[in-house]
Parts: sequence; C-alpha cells; structure tokens
Amino acid sequence: MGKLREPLNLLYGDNCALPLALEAMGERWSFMILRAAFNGVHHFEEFQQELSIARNILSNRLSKLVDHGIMAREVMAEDRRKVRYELTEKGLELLPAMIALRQWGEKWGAGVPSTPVLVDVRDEQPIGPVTITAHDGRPIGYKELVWKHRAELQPLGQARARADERMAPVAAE
Amino acid sequence: MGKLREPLNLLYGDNCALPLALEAMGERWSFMILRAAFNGVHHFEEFQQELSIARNILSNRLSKLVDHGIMAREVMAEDRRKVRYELTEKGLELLPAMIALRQWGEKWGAGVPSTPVLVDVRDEQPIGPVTITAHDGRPIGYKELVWKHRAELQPLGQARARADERMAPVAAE
DNA sequence: TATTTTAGGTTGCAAAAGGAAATTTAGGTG
DNA sequence: CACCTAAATTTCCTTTTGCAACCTAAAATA
Repeated sequence: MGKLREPLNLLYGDNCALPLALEAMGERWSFMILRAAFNGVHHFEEFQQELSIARNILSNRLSKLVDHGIMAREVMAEDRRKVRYELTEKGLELLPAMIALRQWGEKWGAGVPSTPVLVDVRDEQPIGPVTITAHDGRPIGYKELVWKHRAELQPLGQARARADERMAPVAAE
Repeated sequence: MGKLREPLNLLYGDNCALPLALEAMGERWSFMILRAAFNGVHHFEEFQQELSIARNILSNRLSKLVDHGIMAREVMAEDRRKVRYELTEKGLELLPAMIALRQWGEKWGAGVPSTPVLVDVRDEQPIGPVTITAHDGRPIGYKELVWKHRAELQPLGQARARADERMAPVAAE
C-alpha cells in the first residue's frame, strides 16, 4: 500500500453539513430561483417569466425556500394579492456558493465569455475567484487541507509542532 | 418608482454560467458523489456503500460526471474488473463551491457542530469562510457588487472616475 | 478445467418528482 | 356586480428515481 496518493479526506465527518445544505438547495431549480432573487426578482410572475419554470414547481420551490428560511414571504400591504419574496440573511449568504459555482461554470463551460462581469463598486475591477482561504485569508488549495477534530485544534498564534496529526481515518485506499 | 432598493442585478447576463454549472452538478446526488470522491473514494462499490445510493442511479450519475469531464474513468490494469473513478482538474476545482455550500450548511443548519474541521496543514488553523473577494483579495459583500460589461472595464490600476456606470438594466422593480 | 466470488454494471417495475394547462382563491377595478 | 389579476392548486401526463433481482467479465479457488 504505497502512500503515493493519500486519501484527501476532505469534507468528511459524521455530521457533514453538505447534505443539510443540499436538502435546501439541492433541487434543480433552487439555485436558478436564488439567482433571480439576487437580481431583484421578487414576485411569482416575475420568477415564472424569468425562468420559464412550471408554475406548480415554482410554487413548490418558493414554499420550500421559505420553509428553509432562505426567502421570506410577505403579502404586500398596498395590494394584498401580491406576495413579495425576499432573500433573508440566510439566503443572501448563499452568494459565495453560487458565485463559486458560476465561476466554475465560466471557467470550464465550453467557451462561455460571460460578458457581463461582476465588479467591485469601489474600483470597478472584476472580482477575484472564490477560493478556500486559510484563517489569515491566504488562498490555499485542496492539497493543503486536512481534517482535524475540534479537540486537536490549537489556539491561534501558537502553531504547535505538528505532533498528533492523526487525521480522521475515513474511507478508501 | 423610488430607488429605495435598487435591484442588485447580480449574477445576471444573457450567458450566465450558472445554468451550465447546474447542468453538470445540479442533480440530487452529484455533490454527494463529489464529496465522496474528494474523500478518496474511487470505486463503484465504495460509492455505493458510502452513499447508500441505488446502483442504477450511481451508475448513471458516474457516467454523467465522466461525460462532463468532472471525473475520469479508468479500467485498472492489474485487475480489469475494477474501474477507478478519479476527479479531474475540472472536478477538483469544484471544491470552493462545495466548501462554500458546506460552510453555509454549518452556519445555518440547526446546530450542526461539525466536529471534524478543515484546517490548513501548514499552521493547523481552521480555514476561513469562503468569500467573494475583490481583485486584491479583500473580501466584499453582495452590496458592493455590480454588473459591468466587458467593454466598460478599465485596466487595472487606474480606477477611472465612475462615469458611465450604467449597469445591465435587467429585471425587476 | 469447473466453480465461486468480485466488481461493475443492467433490467424491470412501482413510486416519486417534474412539467403544461386549466381551475381556484383572494383580492382589486370599472 | 362583472371582470381582471396574482398566486397558487389541481389535473393529467411524462420523466426520473429507488429498489431488487439479474447479468457479465474477470479474478480466485478447487
């Protein structure tokens, strides 16, 4: 058993939060609805026309997003037929995940020039790639990641000699 | 129409890459399979037991992931019954998106302590949150983002006075 | 060589989810 | 009231998913 390629053992854990996130966002239209919401779409008919999604599916997805606390549903006071869907804080915080996905699609999707580009309002420069970062913000790649149990963590600032570096011995190889 | 809340107009574009990414990763099991792959799972039976996924679905999803160039399929030389599935570069680069999702799930999922934690091998400190960053790496929030067409971009370093700041006039409000 | 085991799938069938169009409900307007 | 609109819901149909059993080629074993 050579250690030529040790299992990356990322993303593991008895209680990985990924399934949880996927429960809320893993359905086919969820991200598209979210994208529209980020673009200022607030009403049922807007979503429907924007996405060309079946009305029943849209209805169902909006309900689920509301149930999951990703969107808030508010019957409008001035015209109580209208319902306004708004991203909650929880929903807004999906932006990094969505942009990461979008950037990946941009990079790897066959020649997507992606003409409109996201820029920082401040300097009007395009945003950088969404990356994994160390605690100090330095970008790091997947090879530099390891699982660690909470108990094994050391207080910030005093990086102990990498002694008991047993990483969660999970799956494979 | 008051401008109290202008449409964020993020993520838009005639050719947003998000649908493209979702075509490859938007199906229910895709991210879970990817997660397993990141954890060093390489073989059909491993995936199957790891995920408790139906064999036909697994078969189908693996094929699709291979078709999309996210995983590579290789019949092993030493035992030609065995097929090894390996993440490609394209697949590996989904890590930020996946971790962003996971972190979101951690933060917002009802009390998920997420005991094993990802750390930087270098200093053994937990990784930071995946964020949107400006070109210089400074983290920025969704309020600081604007669409800009390629033509309107200015060369880095000389942030022109924010003159023709017409942002893509899309959807809503 | 014949038999069994293993890895990686298919196949068939019932259940669930998805989609298009018509209908319903609650609320407005002339 | 008759009519309209926004947001769902219901109906009907197609596709996808999930489960179990079956299949096949390649080892392993007898």
